[in-house]
Amino acid sequence: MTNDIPLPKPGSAVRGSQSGQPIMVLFDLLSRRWAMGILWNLSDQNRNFRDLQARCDSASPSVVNTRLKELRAVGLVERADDGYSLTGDGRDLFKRLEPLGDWAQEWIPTLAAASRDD
Amino acid sequence: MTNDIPLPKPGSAVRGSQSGQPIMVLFDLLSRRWAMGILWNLSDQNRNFRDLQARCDSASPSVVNTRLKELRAVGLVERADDGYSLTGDGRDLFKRLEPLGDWAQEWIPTLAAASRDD
DNA sequence: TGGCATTGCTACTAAATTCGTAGCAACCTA
DNA sequence: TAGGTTGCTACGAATTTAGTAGCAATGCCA
Repeated sequence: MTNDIPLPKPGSAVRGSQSGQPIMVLFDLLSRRWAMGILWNLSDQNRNFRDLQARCDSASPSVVNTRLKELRAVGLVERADDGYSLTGDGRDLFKRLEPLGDWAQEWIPTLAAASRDD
Repeated sequence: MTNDIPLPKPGSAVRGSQSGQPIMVLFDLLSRRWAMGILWNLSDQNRNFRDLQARCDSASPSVVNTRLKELRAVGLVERADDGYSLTGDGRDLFKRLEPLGDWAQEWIPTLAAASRDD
């Protein structure tokens, strides 16, 4: 075996789920800053670095770049002539992420209402 | 002012999506360390603090506690006689998260295979 | 009543990640 | 050839996480 790292952990360090449960490995990857935001923003069209950065709340270029490297390393994102794009797997994953968008739209209002009476 | 924070941001600081897009607010909250792992582990049954901690790769108690406070603050988790449990909203969110589990199970193997030939 | 184990959580330092900003090399484009 | 754009590296400061120790409260049992 040439490679037996705890999978994701592209950037190594602090993180790295030991449980071995696939979902935890995925959570580990997706919970890195802007990982989901990048996938989300690439879902409707390819985007170049600066565009992506702007759409991710002007995240610092180092984070965007690191995340792009990781997402490419695990085959969810790839380079395209016009910037970056989701791979087949990336689109597949996005489909499972998409429902969160609808839910968030219903949830945020209730959250806002609730936090008004603390 | 009693409360005008950019919603989630329960612990404030570094994070806090400005875009205002609900999905980004949700991603912001969920991408905090172990947030999704906690929701996931509470989905099948209530669990006490130490059990939860153990299931989250023995995450440090400070992180687990901080996350629990945040998740309770936004009404996704609540205390129960036998530990912590998901609220109605929490279960609702979990339903949208669940598909990721199936996807992860199919994806991890391909990831492992791909990383063998670096 | 006196251990003793379990549980929830606080404290604190070190390590890692993220932020924010500056800036450069490679490409257009006029 | 003088901008303007784009992709990305550098780097110090600010935050978050990790790891570990430990304490107060509660439950159980002899």
